[in-house]
Amino acid sequence: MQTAGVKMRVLLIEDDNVLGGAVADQIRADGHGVDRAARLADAQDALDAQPFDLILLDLMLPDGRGIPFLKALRARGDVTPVIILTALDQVSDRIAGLQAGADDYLVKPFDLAELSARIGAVSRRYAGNPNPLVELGDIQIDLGGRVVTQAGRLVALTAREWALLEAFVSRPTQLFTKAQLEELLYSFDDSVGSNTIEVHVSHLRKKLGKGLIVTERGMGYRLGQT
Amino acid sequence: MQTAGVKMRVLLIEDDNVLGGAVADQIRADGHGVDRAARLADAQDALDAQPFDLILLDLMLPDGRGIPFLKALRARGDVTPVIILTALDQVSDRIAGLQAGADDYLVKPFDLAELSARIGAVSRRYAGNPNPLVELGDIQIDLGGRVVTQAGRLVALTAREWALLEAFVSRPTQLFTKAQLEELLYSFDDSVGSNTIEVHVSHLRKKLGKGLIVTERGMGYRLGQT
DNA sequence: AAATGTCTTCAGCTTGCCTTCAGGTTCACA
DNA sequence: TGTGAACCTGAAGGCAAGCTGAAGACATTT
Repeated sequence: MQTAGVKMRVLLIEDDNVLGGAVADQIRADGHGVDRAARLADAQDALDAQPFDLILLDLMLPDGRGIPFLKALRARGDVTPVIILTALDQVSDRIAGLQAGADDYLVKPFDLAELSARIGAVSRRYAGNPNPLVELGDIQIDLGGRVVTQAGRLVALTAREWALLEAFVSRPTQLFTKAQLEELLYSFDDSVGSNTIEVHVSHLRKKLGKGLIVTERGMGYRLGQT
Repeated sequence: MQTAGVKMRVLLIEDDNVLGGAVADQIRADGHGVDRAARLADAQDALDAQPFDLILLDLMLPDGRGIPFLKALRARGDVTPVIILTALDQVSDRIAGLQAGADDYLVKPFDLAELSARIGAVSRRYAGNPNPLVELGDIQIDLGGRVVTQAGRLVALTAREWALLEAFVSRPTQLFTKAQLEELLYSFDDSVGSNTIEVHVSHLRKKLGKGLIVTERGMGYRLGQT
């Protein structure tokens, strides 16, 4: 059924030469391009040098574990799809990976055909999603790069403010209750009292204009129309 | 990083009552809504009746296997994310599922925490996809996002108005007595006098048109046809 | 250790939604 | 067609929800 079949640039982060070679061959056979990195430092260099469409990340590497790497990647605002490769067949590790922002995982030893299927799924899923740059009136928001400019001037946002703005912008019409926003800012179990959300909304409005976020009394907030 | 928490409507297609119940409970505990179907025919009915944000599909069902069902779904252009549940721990089956258009799979027996993580991943991944809309004449209602538009124009509803509209729309044929509606707006024991419901219905009609809600004298209200 | 900057809490103020009430209108049935 | 009951709807006060300035807690940097 599915047409699929977009050529992608894949970054393979894997230190085992035998496995890595086999995987790289398979990906090339599927018609994609591959770069290999054996260490996280190399991987970082590769990512700095050029963007990739997919990252295959081994969790056990000589210079550090993969999950912090992934977390840092996501914290930087990078949304490149990541598939984790792991020998750890433990539920908790896989969950940690997914929660750190991975899109999928494969437990070693995995079948090469399965790898192809997974890559194909990611390719289909992300087909036609270029780098998002949102404009709202005179405000420009680069979701990938985490940059906000207003009338050409760069506006500095704090972490919380950014998280809020990102939520609103990525679902431009949706209404968010305060509870939803709290859940979003505070990775669960950090129960937060008081009116934090209100305060951050207030700050955002101060920086980017009153109209940016509309409050609907008794329900929540939503992105303003412009 | 982000643990986004958007409430989703999940369709669980699973004929095992024990497993199904546990899964449904877990999903509800995560703050999502669940509908269950034990057979593919029921599942089809549910899908025809209302859109879902995620489908959990057991591959072994009394009235047919899941993969053809999934293929048919995709052939119809439905892009609702699907996670396959399967007892078949065979690579070929998982690949077949992914190639039929599934987004992920879980092999039974699976950990409920892992289920949550997977659902969370899907929720995150698809954040930004528009929610399915209910249409009534020229009115569009996004139940998940709490958005109402009429002829493309966004209509602002207050909390009470939205609660009413939501009730009517989610049960399009049912007749609601005023007592039922009061109970629905005022989490019990907040006994309310007077004609509050009438007033809010009036406001709704003013905003969205006379025909939206039909009153059946002496009985209650119901959603208008169209 | 001081400085800087962010996040949270608190408190007083502002705002607008909800309810109530009252008078008008419609409907069912005689 | 007349009558009563049910329903509609405009207006207004009260009160809870939301806004925002300020200050303390905490982490990070110089």
